Amino acid sequence: MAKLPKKTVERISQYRRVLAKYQTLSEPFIFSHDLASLLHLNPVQVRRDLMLLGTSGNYRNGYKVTKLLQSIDETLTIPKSTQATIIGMGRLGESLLKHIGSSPVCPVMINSTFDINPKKINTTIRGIPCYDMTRAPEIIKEQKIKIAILTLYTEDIQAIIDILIDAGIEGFINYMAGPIKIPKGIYLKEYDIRTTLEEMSYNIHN
Amino acid sequence: MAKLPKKTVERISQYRRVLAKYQTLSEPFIFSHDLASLLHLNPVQVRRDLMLLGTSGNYRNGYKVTKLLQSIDETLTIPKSTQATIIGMGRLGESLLKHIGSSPVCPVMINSTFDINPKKINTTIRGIPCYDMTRAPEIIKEQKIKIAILTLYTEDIQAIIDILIDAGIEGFINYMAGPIKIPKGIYLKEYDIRTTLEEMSYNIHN
DNA sequence: ATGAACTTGTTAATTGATTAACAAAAAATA
DNA sequence: TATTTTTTGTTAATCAATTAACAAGTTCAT
Ligand SMILES: NC(=O)c1ccc[n+]([C@@H]2O[C@H](COP(=O)([O-])OP(=O)(O)OC[C@H]3O[C@@H](n4cnc5c(N)ncnc54)[C@H](O)[C@@H]3O)[C@@H](O)[C@H]2O)c1
Ligand SMILES: NC(=O)c1ccc[n+]([C@@H]2O[C@H](COP(=O)([O-])OP(=O)(O)OC[C@H]3O[C@@H](n4cnc5c(N)ncnc54)[C@H](O)[C@@H]3O)[C@@H](O)[C@H]2O)c1
Repeated sequence: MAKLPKKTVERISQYRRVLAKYQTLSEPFIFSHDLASLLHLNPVQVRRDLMLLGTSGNYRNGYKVTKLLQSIDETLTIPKSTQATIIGMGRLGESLLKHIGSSPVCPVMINSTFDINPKKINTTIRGIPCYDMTRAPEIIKEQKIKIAILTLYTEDIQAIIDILIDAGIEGFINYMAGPIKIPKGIYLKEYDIRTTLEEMSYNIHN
Repeated sequence: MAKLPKKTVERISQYRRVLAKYQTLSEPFIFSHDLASLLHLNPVQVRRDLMLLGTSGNYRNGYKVTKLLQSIDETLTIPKSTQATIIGMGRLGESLLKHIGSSPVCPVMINSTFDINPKKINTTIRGIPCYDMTRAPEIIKEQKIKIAILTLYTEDIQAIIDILIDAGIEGFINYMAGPIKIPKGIYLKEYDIRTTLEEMSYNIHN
């Protein structure tokens, strides 16, 4: 299938989670406007996304939830689960791990985490072990891990990034404060709540 | 000044943090392409944003950092610090609080947090107290808090949201999993790392 | 059976964001 | 002094995302 627009992919991920919950209500069908209102979107946008997804609904009942979920699964889970890891199992890393683990279905799997703190190393959370950071290159190669979530606190992040890329990481989700350098071809998403706060503050006052 | 585009406001917030760091290197000037590369942006985009901001640079040296920072401050800090609070001081709430507190300058202030767990209530982090959740309406009104960051874990979020809006909250930053209902006129930003993970996974494989 | 009331699916129009293009300024160099 | 280099500032062009418009299918009520 043709490559989906960035924003459509983003929303499709949200549709899946909402639908998974909706399904437990044993509602077999959903209308575009219901799905839209659950996610504060425009119903037209929902229908357009689903059209791009290549799935279709029913003139009277809307979209069949199981069919929709299956369609999303096929699109987002290619060819099968992507492997990801968390670097830095402090408060944030631990919270993220539990949160991600709460997904009913997940196209991204986390089977290992890393830290340098001896108190964290060799512990497990939800059955997922925390390894010594020195073992990261070895384990990333072995398990073909592609995404690294950066939740550590350190001054010397650049050296770590280079090692991770060398081991096979193709994408970073960065929560650390400082700007980082990433070569072309490596994906990067940065998230900082301070930007969200300042943006909202601006909106409230303007 | 005319209302800035959403994306421009977002980037301006990032410029500020990068510039604040850059300033400590005692570099008095910065070129648009340097600022751009620190944030993985296009230099034209940076210049356009700064033009919209109403500030100007120098044909030979680029932009004066102190002047730029002042200009950003004037735009984002209107009329003065917005008050925000964190609801739920678990792992995530605590991590966010410390992270936000690490900002050198901040147009959004957090002076109180809330929880229902007696072990959290009446503790302080970085001098910021955690109050009993039952006191939220009173304190939100008193301190004119406008933004609530939702980092709690509960089944019954809707009732809490309604109480918070009633107390004067105008914007929510929601980290909780389930979909929430928000009346028109109230700002909402939802963030879920699972969407970022799935989006990145899709990009890596397509 | 006819029309009203819903819905989906799709194209067209609009709006918003990014990037290209280039004039103008300033300094460095030949 | 003329030319090259480098950078800002701005408009125009392009690209991406959203929304409007509406045909077409389905059921229900009359
Ligand atoms: N972007 C955001 O919105 C946001 C929000 C909260 C926190 N943060 C940032 O996330 C980071 C973590 O926050 P936290 O509250 O979990 O901090 P924390 O101190 O609780 O955890 C940091 C962890 O990183 C580990 N660590 C340090 N150096 C390491 C290394 N070289 N390799 C592997 N692990 C290493 C530490 O042992 C610790 O366990 C901080 O940089 C913080 O500023 C960002
Ligand atoms: N969106 C994301 O990317 C993301 C990432 C990590 C965690 N989360 C979510 O954030 C939430 C918190 O995660 P955590 O790891 O900090 O969990 P946690 O269990 O450590 O903390 C939850 C806190 O909320 C408090 N709480 C519960 N009910 C409350 C109420 N009615 N009022 C006030 N406080 C209340 C608890 O006492 C506890 O301190 C969870 O819902 C989790 O799924 C989201």
